[in-house]
Amino acid sequence: MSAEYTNPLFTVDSVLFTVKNEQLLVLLVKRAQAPFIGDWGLPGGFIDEKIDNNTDATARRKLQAKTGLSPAYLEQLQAISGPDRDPRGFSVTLAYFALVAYQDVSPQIASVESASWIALKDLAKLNLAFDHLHIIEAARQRLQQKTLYSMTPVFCLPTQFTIAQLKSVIETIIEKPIQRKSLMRRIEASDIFEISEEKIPSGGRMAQLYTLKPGADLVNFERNLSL
Amino acid sequence: MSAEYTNPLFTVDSVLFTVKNEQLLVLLVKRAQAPFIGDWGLPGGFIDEKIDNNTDATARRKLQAKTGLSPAYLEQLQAISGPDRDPRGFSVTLAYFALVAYQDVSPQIASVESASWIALKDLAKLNLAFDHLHIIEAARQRLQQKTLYSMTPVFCLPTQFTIAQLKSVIETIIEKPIQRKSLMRRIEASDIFEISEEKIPSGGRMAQLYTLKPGADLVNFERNLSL
DNA sequence: CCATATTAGTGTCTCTGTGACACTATGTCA
DNA sequence: TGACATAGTGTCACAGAGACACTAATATGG
Repeated sequence: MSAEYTNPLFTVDSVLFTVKNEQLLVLLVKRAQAPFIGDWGLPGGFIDEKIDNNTDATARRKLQAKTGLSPAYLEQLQAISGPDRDPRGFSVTLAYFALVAYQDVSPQIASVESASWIALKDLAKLNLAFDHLHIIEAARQRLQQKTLYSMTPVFCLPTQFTIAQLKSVIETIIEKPIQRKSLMRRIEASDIFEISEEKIPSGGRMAQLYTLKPGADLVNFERNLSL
Repeated sequence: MSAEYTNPLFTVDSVLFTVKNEQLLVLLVKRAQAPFIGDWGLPGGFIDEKIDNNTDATARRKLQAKTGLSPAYLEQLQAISGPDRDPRGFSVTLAYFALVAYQDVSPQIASVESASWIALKDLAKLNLAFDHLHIIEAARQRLQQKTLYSMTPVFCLPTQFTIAQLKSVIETIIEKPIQRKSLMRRIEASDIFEISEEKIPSGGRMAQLYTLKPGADLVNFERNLSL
């Protein structure tokens, strides 16, 4: 084997989800550069070796540029590669999947023309760059799976939240109603939540606010919620 | 932003596992080129854009070169990146995790000096190139997790196998005994196995041989085996 | 001030699948 | 033929999800 090799074009793209009004939203940006100028695409770009210590940092930096802050949750999804997915040549995209609370980033998003929350059900109407539609679908499936066996969806909520809010977010993600009781059992069993001092009005009895325990890691439950 | 960007060194490496004599083994190769000449490392290398249609093909090609065949199971594990992991500069490695039956590849391995099966418990004694030890550990954890909720370990067995063999492989991977009964229930429920014509002697009653149904996909169970 | 509606939270039964383990079945070997 | 070994089954206990009725607390309207 020779020392020569072809190094593919390498980019990092993120699928940033949030939930708002029982709708799963994804952050898209209007592309200002070729290829696919004018189309919607995932926020992302090239590694900046001077700034980024690794690809996670690249994903965070690119998301921060669009939303004003680092996402509450970020994990690697998948690398997608091929000779034809980018007209400039063989390319590899490392896709990330991330979550934020809508409230945390909405002002920044609203102030920027180039970025926008799009409901997942409206994606079909848009022209998406590259295979980004496919990547979003893969991210959504991963999010759904994780929701069945973990509390990942809390990262779509502000630091203080009620059980009803969490239930609603979960139901939006898996597109199925769940039992309030099952959720409470899991909250209890996971031991990663704290009962806040406050309660907030809800139309009926006051709702207890919860927060994530500082430094607590997500737990995986041994059983899935049923789909 | 300028059109300039730094494109990192990009490689594909695979963690190929098998199980033999109640031991989890990983395929390592002795590095013939810099960096880390003479150390053990994961089989892998650069994409060949003329041959490889994507990174999966790169992983398969590199594994075939060492084992003589494409692995029975292959999935993306994780990309690892950083400025210091490769002395040549900022690099990204896309790690794959793969499984084969020991019998299927052992003749080829035995005939090659540069590749060898190493028991996981013996890894600490070796000098491993790059952060390959860390990657192997991540792959092992993924394999363990998957074993708790799927039949992934069948890919460490030849096409025909007994329940006792599958049980042994699973126990080796998760390092805990499981109930024969639980395994049989899962085999039944998954509906991806076929009862073969044959039985083989086992020291006692003859053991039924099973095969994977052709074209059957792995199923994920809703509950984990308990660790 | 009380009745009613509304949402929060609990009690408890059913259901399903794992863990445990004894029991039956069928092979080998002395 | 009987002891032993491994294959495979029957069945009970246990844990956690689903279902759903019940209690608790707050708002609103007469």
